[in-house]
Amino acid sequence: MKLSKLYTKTSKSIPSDESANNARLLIQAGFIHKEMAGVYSYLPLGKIVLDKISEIVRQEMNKIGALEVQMSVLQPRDIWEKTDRWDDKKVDNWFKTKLNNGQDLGIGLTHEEPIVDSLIGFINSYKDLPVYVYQIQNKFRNELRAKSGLLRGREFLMKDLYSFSLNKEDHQQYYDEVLLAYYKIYEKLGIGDDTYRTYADGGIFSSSFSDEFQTLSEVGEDLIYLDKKNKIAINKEIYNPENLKKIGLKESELEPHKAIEVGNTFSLGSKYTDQLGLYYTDNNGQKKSIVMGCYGIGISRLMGVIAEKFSDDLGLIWPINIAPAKIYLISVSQDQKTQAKTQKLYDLLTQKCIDVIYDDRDIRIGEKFADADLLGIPIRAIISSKHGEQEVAVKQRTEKTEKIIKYIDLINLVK
RNA sequence: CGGGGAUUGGCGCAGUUGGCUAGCGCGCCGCGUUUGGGACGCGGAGGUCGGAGGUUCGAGUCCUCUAUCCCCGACCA
Repeated sequence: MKLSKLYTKTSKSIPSDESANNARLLIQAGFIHKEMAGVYSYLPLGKIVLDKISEIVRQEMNKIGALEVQMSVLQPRDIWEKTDRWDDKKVDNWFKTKLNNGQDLGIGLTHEEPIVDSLIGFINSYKDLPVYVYQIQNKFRNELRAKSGLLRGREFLMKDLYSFSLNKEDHQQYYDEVLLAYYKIYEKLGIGDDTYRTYADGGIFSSSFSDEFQTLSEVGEDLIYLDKKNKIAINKEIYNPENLKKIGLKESELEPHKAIEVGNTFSLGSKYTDQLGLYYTDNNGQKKSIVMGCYGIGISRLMGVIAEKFSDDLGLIWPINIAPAKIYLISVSQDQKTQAKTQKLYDLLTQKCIDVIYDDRDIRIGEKFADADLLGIPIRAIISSKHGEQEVAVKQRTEKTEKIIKYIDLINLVK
């Protein structure tokens, strides 16, 4: 990408209507645009980051045999009445609207009901199971109070996976696979060291616990008690002696931390499948219940969490896997020879499929340095007439000093 | 939904006890000098002060209502 073609601009001042660090930085750097409280648009750079996070999640979902779908955002009322989740008294953060003929519609806040409903007709026999489906889609929740920038919005991008298994044992086996996939995802996103599996309330349909993945952060809404040695935590919501014993945590080993929920996994039993009439026939011809699980990851929230955690006084610091580009390329001088050399390196990197931002704007170098830092690009590469052929000055975003290296070493650095 | 704070050019802000053509910085446009850490000089454009109503000779400044944003709390599949 050439910066002269990018319409967004960075700002020297931070927005006054945001106090959350993630929103301030992302707006200042031109990644997102605030439409209203809790609702943000993703501008070119922000869209790239969002897509990269999505892609990491998508790959891990595909690896555990899940199939991607895209369900509708508009939802008919009747399927939600079957599970008694239409009434505002039962679920109070629905956005609802009507067709011109008066028919009620819901605007999707989660998709258990429609997913189950869509499987009716496809799942009849034990031979049809298991089924694992997921989607990455905007969710809409009418929160009483949006807050903390991308961390709690009314419209947000979420990955939701649903599993359908023959029985509890099969379900549990898949559930554990999902947990492993989640660990891998957070590792790839660069927050693996700070993200912990956390026991939480199992919800009304389960006697056991659910699992959350909580990333340590001072701006987190949740309080967790963390056993750092064993990398297990328990949410304050269910923190009591009985549960500690059940899980096998010792009070003396636990320390309280603020954290942000970046994922959750629920065992749903057969509540939804039964209520919506999704069953299978076993090999004895008997009608059986299907055991369901649901598993969420907030993609846009993750972007906020990462922006929040990885920054300094100069700006954002993206982990290399999700940075809008790996390299920020600058020509130090405006003379034709140096510019031609820079263009050649840009072409070379592009050929090698390395994401690179070429700051070809006709501005002073100081501004380019400042923007390279603010945008949080992991590697800054400078072409100067001082250096030899095939040589480039490279500095990592997290380091202070620059090194002169060969093109080939630059390529190896980001491969 | 309760409490607190805010709203003045694109962005960040100032605006005395009501008083003349509403200021400043950044950004933007033009000309020139600059060019390895957000340069500088000169000259420009751009706001009717969130909205509605009221008090007054006169309102950005006072009153009432209202909208929106932020924070704390409550809530949160």
